[in-house]
Amino acid sequence: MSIRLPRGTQDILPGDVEKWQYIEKKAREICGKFQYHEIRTPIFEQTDLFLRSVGDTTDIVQKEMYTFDDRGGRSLTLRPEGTASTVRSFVEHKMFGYANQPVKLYYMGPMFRYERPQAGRYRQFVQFGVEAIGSDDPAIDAEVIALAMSLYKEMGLKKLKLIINSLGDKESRTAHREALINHFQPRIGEFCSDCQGRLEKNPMRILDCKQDRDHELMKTAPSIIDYLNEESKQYFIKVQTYLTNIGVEFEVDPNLVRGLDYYNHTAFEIMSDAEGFGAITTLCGGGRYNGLTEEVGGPEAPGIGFALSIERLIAALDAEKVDLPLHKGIDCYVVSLGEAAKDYTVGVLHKLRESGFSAERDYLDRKIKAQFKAADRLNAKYVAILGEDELKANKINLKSMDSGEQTEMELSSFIEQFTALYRN
RNA sequence: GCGAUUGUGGCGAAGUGGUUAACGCACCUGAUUGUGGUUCAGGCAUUCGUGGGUUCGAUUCCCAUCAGUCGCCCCA
Repeated sequence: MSIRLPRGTQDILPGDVEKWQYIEKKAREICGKFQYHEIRTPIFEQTDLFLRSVGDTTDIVQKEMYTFDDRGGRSLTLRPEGTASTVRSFVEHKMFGYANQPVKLYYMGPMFRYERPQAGRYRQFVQFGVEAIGSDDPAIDAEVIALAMSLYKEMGLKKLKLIINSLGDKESRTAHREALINHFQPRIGEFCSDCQGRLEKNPMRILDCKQDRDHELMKTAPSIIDYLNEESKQYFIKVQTYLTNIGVEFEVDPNLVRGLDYYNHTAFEIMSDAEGFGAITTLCGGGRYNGLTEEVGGPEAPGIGFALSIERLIAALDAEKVDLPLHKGIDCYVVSLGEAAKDYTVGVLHKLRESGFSAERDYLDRKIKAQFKAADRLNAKYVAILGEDELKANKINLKSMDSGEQTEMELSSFIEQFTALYRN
């Protein structure tokens, strides 16, 4: 059999790629308004970067990374996410010294995770992400969240749910973690094997286990909210206040946990409520990561960001049946009959294009009927027809495909006449 | 990583242990020797994901493998 694309990857073909281009353009526009600037980092990094930032106990690091040795024996990893690289670059290029703080960056590009593919889950997928590094003002948390919501809204999505939580600072987290372990430890045997494994590794995750959700200990489990120290609590309240001020609706879910180690304080997810979405409800995830720059070897610089998958955004658009305003159709299709006319129209076609119009012609020597069919399929606004008769008379016929009306024009001034007509 | 399910032309989709593998859409040709979106007629799979086995014979049965989908896990 012939070679097929690697598992969990996809080719994005003409017809679909326009959606991608539209989304990418919109994302850039919104970043412009919010004043985030693009950063492009390598697709692979030293493996250590992810071990230190994402966390070596996380699933991503333990079983999902594409890690390999290059010919020089260096351990490299295809990036599984974008924050680590961005923060690395921030530190490496000493952006903490930039005049404008916080440094506000965005990226868009492929990420790689070795996972079992499913709808909305790929081994290579494209993330658009935003990072604001250098401020721990809760207003920037609200800004980052608002940016994500703006993008979705601008796209035309309506069935969205924003969920936020606070993971607290280190002190709060440690206290909560201990409380959780103490709470579940005595009766952990009654929980599923996954939860038993989570107890030491990441007890917070037990809280969103679907299997054990009805266990009585779940209802009585200590909530992170109760373990936030005063500072964390005030911070979280501020974030909520700002979100409310700018009119972003949200829901607080004390069980929201994130899978990467570097998160603290604000954590959020945006989900789709649209039907037919199955297991992939999360469109976007993010949160605050104070302390990450130090982890990567830089000075203190608190940050917050999010990442969203374009694949899932498109899936959500499909689920809500949103029609993107993609301009389809071409301005003019050039039909020719006979060799002499064809020779001439090759030039006409090119002049149309040089004058700024999208234009196409037939290259298979098809009959006039077939050429019109092609014009129709391409959604041509106009068809220019040049046959032997017209050529002899120095004329060319222009037909409007909407009205069916046909007008005869001077061949020598066709482009000018077409332009004038088109502008009307 | 575990479990379930599916795999037939460009797409959607029937079907059977045995001479030519339905049908629909799309496409091509013609009716209409120079005008599209309608209609009618005709054409279009040496072949049923791949490899192996059972059999006189397999697209149909068995095994393996690959891939898609769904659930778990996890995440974007």
